[in-house]
Amino acid sequence: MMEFALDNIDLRILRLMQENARISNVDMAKQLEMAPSAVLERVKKLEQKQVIQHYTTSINPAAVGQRLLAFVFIRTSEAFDRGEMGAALAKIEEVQEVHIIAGEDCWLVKVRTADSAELMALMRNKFAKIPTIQSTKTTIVLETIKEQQKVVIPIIKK
Amino acid sequence: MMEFALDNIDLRILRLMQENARISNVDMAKQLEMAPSAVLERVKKLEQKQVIQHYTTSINPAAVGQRLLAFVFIRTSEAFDRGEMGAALAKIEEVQEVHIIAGEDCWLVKVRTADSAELMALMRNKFAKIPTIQSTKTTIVLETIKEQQKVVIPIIKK
DNA sequence: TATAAAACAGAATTTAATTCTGTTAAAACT
DNA sequence: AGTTTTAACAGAATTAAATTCTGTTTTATA
Repeated sequence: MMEFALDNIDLRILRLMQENARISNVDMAKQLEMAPSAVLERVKKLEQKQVIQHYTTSINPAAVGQRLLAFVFIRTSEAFDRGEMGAALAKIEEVQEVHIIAGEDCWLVKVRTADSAELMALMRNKFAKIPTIQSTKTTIVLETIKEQQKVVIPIIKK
Repeated sequence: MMEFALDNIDLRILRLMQENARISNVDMAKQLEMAPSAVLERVKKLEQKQVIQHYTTSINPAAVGQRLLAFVFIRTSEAFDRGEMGAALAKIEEVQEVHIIAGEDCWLVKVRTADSAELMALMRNKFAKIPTIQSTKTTIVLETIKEQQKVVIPIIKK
């Protein structure tokens, strides 16, 4: 079967789409010197295999009034068992990321809100409701120099 | 002039596009009960105003061999002046995020590599070359429960 | 080597993007 | 308030792209 090997054409497609999710098949086909139908076939396959997860538009957070970014470190009793807590945190829409990190049985959560008042409210109303949270340490971001989710896509030798 | 107010139609467009960057204009127009041309006009304007920053495809990092995620805290002499250092860090493609954080004159960097060996190599070859770095503390992510860049888009009263 | 499966090209068709024009609605100004 | 200007919109026309289909080539596999 070997249901999962990506070749260099797939990787080139991923690079193009990572740069611009709205690139047309025709355009990709030209760059790859292939027929549009062949490219489309591969894209569909990449979607099915979940190599491509979704297509998203990055919006300037400030333009929609979300000016505060913070990282919250959470000390927990639940440690590495991400049952309740993971689900509870993930459910909060202001929470962009939830990670379990090594050392100090901590979780790391990235949150974006309008301002500090809203962050405060969020923590009081949502975080405080989660029983397994023992304590939190919040780090406010003063300035963001780079923020993207692009992944390095390697080249395959053979 | 008032060159920058978004109305609720704009916000609805942003919500739709944030969910799926490849949604068609026709589809949006149906949902918004507007003509496709009118929707397109707004989208173009949102792009110009940089409310829409870009369209990107999220790729499963593991599927392209990027299995390690880490956060690196950097202590620096350059403190809040993000000249050299910000640029140097931002230039590294494995670096997804660079933030200046409050307290402890620290920077926070999100990095994604294939494995810990590659992270090590990266830090030796790239980070170590940056003279303003005094020390680093690296936190490895063991598991990611949620990871998205969707922003909460509010509703405007009037 | 024979066979099966996957990848591909190219044409045909369907669907969508984009442009254009005229109209309406909303601001801006006097 | 009335006029003018500007922005937003709808709908048709046009251009471009997505998608489907079919037959061929390539690749992998027995």
